Amino acid sequence: MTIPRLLVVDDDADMRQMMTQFLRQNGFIALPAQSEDEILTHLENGRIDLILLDVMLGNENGVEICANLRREQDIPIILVSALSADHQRMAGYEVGADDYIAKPFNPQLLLARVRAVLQRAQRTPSLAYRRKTRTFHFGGWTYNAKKDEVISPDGFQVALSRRETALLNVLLANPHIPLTREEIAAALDVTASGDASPEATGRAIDVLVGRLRAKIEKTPKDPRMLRTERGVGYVLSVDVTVEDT
Amino acid sequence: MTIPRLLVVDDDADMRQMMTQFLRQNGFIALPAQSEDEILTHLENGRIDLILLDVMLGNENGVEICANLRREQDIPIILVSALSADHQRMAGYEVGADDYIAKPFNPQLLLARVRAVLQRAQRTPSLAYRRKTRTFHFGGWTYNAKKDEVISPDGFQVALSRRETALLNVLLANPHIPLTREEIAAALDVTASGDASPEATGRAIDVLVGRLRAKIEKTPKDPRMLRTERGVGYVLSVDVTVEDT
DNA sequence: TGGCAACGTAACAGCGTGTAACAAATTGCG
DNA sequence: CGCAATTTGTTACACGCTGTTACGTTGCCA
Repeated sequence: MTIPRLLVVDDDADMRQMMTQFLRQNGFIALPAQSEDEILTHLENGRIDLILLDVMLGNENGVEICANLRREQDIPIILVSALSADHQRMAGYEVGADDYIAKPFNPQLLLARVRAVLQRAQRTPSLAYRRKTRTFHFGGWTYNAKKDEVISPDGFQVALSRRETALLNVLLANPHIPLTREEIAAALDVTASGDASPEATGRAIDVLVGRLRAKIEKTPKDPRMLRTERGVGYVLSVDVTVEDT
Repeated sequence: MTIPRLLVVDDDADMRQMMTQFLRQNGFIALPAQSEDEILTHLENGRIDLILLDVMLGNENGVEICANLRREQDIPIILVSALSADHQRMAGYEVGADDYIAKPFNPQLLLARVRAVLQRAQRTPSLAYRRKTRTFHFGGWTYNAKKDEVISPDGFQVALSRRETALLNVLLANPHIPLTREEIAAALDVTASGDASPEATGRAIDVLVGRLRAKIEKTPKDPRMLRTERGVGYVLSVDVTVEDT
């Protein structure tokens, strides 16, 4: 994944500078902002992965801004506040903040929260099937079953081989159900010759899974969709929606 | 608890004397020190519950000393400094100080901070479950059940293995209740195949507990949360709160 | 205090998985 | 049909997790 782009929103210039500087030192891209307008401008001008939003913004109210943003888009938000009272915290969660951190905070804790929220945000996406176009949409990807090709979130196109396509179809037919290597192999060979010997010698399925992961997972090393069920087999762990439109 | 033993570290003799005297008048045992060597000597010679550490120690650097100490032991530290700038405070927290106080300080404020830190350090950690984020917070740690990972108070992240996660879940389901090795093993194998032989030969649970302790206890040698009940088994001794938010 | 049982844990071995590198099979195209 | 490019399967090695063993330490009781 590319470097996460964070938006640091605070009306106190010192705080803003300190936070952006600290986040940059730790490998993030941090952009400063101090009002709701500036937030919206940034959102229009480029990708933002996470917003760090101060609750007290002069005459504006961070909680309200948070609620507004949530109504529009689904960008993760961490609320930052000098008030650690519990009711404040609850109000934060209620408007849909992903986390809450009190000032003054431990910088390492901030980092941990930021990383946790970012990771949570990119986890298990849902799967949608559009009857109209006969396409699957999952994890930001679009899969055209007719043309055996896949289009990534940023529009990049990947061609799947025959075998990879077949595997993907088997998995798409059984979301959330762990399939053993034998089951997968059997399903794949339905089209092929009669019966495969029940004891497949090799690790063909493992390698095939690896190759499919390399193509459709953002982080193949830490797969979010095509997961391993140790001692069992593999699962496609996405939620399914069918758009009948 | 016995009388808390505090170590007052400052290179200015007046300051040192004033602080120790004041703390003694208020019921503490206060020991003076003025260098890193002296600190180490004191730590070897007897129990120290809290260190009040001046940031400016002539040619030594309090922040560095703090970081060093933290790497070795888990004694609470309050940094004292003439500089109140926020980034100083952040630097302090970054190296693991428990609190930060600026000179000149209100003596009553110092007392309050000292008491707060001491209490925080010795109190039985509590356990909270936040439905919203599906996370456990216990003993300063945050445990994300979904992702099998744990975030420590200072933001360090630890991944738990499958087995460790299972153990932690079993324990979290039975706080304050001592569980025998057999009970734990049984609970762990619910997911696994039919029945384990009732007499497990080995010490698998002991080793597993040890490994989990190494990850979630600040002082694995002297566990505060995952305790041994000699002759019985193990207990998770934390208080539970559920935030239903 | 000595002796013994319970406990902690380092070291090791077995297993399942990921994957790079190679070999075999298949496909596409002149 | 022949040949190159691509796809597919096989093998070998590395790595992380788990349970076992062995030995040192701790705590209890006579």
